[in-house]
Amino acid sequence: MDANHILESLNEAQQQAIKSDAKQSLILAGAGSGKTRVITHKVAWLSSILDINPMSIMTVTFTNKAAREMRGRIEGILGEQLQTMWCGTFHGLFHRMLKMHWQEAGLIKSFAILDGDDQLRVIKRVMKEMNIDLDQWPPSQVQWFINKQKEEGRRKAKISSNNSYLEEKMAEIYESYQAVCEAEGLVDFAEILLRSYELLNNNEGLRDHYQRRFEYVLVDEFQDTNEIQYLLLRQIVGPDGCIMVVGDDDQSIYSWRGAKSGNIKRYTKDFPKADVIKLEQNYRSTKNILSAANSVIKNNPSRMAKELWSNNEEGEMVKVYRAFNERDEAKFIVDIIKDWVKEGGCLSECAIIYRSNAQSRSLEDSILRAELPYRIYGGVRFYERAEIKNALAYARLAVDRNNDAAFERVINVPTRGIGAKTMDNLREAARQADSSLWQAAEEMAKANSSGRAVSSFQTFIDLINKIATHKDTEELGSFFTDLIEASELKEFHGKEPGEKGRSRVENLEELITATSNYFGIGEDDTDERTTLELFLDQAALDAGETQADESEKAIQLMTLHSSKGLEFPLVFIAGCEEGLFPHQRSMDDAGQLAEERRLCYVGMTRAMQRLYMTHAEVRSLYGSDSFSPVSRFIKEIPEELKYEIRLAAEKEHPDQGFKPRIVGGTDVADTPFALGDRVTHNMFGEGIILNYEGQGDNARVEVNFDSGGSKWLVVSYANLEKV
DNA sequence: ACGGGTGGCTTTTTT
DNA sequence: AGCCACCCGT
Repeated sequence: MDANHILESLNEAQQQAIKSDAKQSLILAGAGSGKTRVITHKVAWLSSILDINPMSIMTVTFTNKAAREMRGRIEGILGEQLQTMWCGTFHGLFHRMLKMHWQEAGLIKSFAILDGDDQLRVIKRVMKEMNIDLDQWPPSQVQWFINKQKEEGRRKAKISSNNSYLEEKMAEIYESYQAVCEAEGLVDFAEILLRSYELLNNNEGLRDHYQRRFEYVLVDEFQDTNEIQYLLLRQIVGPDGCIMVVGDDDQSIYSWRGAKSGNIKRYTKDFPKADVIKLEQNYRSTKNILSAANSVIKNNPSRMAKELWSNNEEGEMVKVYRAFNERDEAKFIVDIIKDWVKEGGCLSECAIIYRSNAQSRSLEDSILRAELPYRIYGGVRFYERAEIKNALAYARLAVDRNNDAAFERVINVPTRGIGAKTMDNLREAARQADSSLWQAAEEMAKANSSGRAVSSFQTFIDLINKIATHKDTEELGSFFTDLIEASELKEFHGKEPGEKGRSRVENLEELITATSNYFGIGEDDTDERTTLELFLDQAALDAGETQADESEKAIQLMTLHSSKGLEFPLVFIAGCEEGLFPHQRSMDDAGQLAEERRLCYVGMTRAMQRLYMTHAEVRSLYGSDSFSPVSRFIKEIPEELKYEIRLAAEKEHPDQGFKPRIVGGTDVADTPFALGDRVTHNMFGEGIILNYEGQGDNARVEVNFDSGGSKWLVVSYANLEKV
């Protein structure tokens, strides 16, 4: 492949980024400026022009979805399969490294990965053993603390000496938790990275090896890296290695979970010779949408200078709708979407984006009423579902009887008459014997041959042994069919009440389908894992999608956070009210407020053609009504870039009745009426048009009648007459 | 072991 | 208003 072929579809700045022979570069890439293209084309350049083997290139992303997409696009450009290329998430890549160097890393060969849920269970268990009051020390907070420490690269010993009592206690739990993980071969997500860092840090030979091995490292979404990820990158690259990072400080929305967008500035300090290239041309949105987004984000202090521009058409103004309440807001959105479809648009081109998940309910109600299909991003993903995790725990036990986390999970699922008491005894026995729960259960079953608990343990042991007979098969589908059958999980979950039970059974069936189609591919030829082991590791690192059917034509609902990286022709940002967005809990801290503003910037820049921002005067929240003023972010958009759809009815306060302030003159499309017109109705009498929706035969107007109260009327039925 | 009642909480989420 | 976790009674 020649250079022109790689460069031809790229703009000047993008080409510069790719041709740059600087060892290190920083690409500041605004929303929709083609950053993924820069990475994929850079890989093509390195491989085709500079003759670097793709196996010597590492590309790092944050999500599995992004990693898959990246790999696919690189394969597309290079025209070859790159299954063993180091293209993945931080966790995926470094898990791979730990698997290869488990000994040097001080792990057992079959170490198990704990996801957040598993981790919390272990923490609770540890705390109970330490006799710590779970009410006084919420386990979720402890979990947060532990992960924070690990993400900052701290082992217990490094926690500073002048700690508060709270921190002392937390540190104590951290230490015990870690001891349990070491003993049981458990590795949580943060541990994957910390352990890898320590592995490279303590092992000069290995460090040298990998620094030579990876001739070039490329990092996507660099503004989302946390401390340990940054340190890890520095280890793998070395002081003078080749690395290109791509990021956008304006899209940093994960600082609350440890991401440090400051790593961008830090990078330019650590690599003073780095090329800095800005990608400011946006290919996604209209000029008006971009200007509006720019006018919001420019209110943030200390940004890296960067302003998006576009060659796209001017486009429509940002539309602002002031709704009465959340139901009105939802109805408005659905009506606009119906119009969009009527004009030939597709449902999947429409996205409704909101700040918090609770907002989806009223939107769903409205969409359901309109009988339109929709899809919600987020929520519990496939491999995180309880029934799936139960099935996987059986499989994990089949692979490794000493996996205590899996043992704890399913020893009494389905119910086997093994209660808390019995488990306490078992744990104590295991601790005494310094053995796993499995071994302790075996001992117990062997020693006293009578008693209910004992026979229950024996039943369980026999069950796992039976399941395990096929653990080396490559036919995972039939393995899981047998497993689900033998464990009676379907019967157990099926009797959960209502819809829930049915969907759990469906998910278990879906698991069989998913595993039937699974062909494990080892990382390389030294990979000795069985198909089942590969699958279990993958399931731990990639929880999958929320729903199986991804491609359906449906309205897309999601939070602002999960909208990052996506784009839609028609976007609604709902709930633009002070207290909701920006969120109450972020309003009195300048730093947090700036993050909310970035969130707004991210949301606005998702829109390609049309952007609506809606807010409600009244919203029922936590069971009571709240009245919130319009979001400051809407106010930050200059008048000439926005268009208030409901200029007409301006209420001072909902309790004080209507005080219409008519701006007037706006025509109700394809009808004889305009806002502010006085009209008569043969039943309600005379009134004034406050507001309208739709157009022509579908137009509805809101009329505030002199007789009191206002009504929404369909123009083509109401027989209104101008006064 | 299970189910019903109660009290407390309520931003965002990946790996 | 809902959801979840926990507690207590059966």
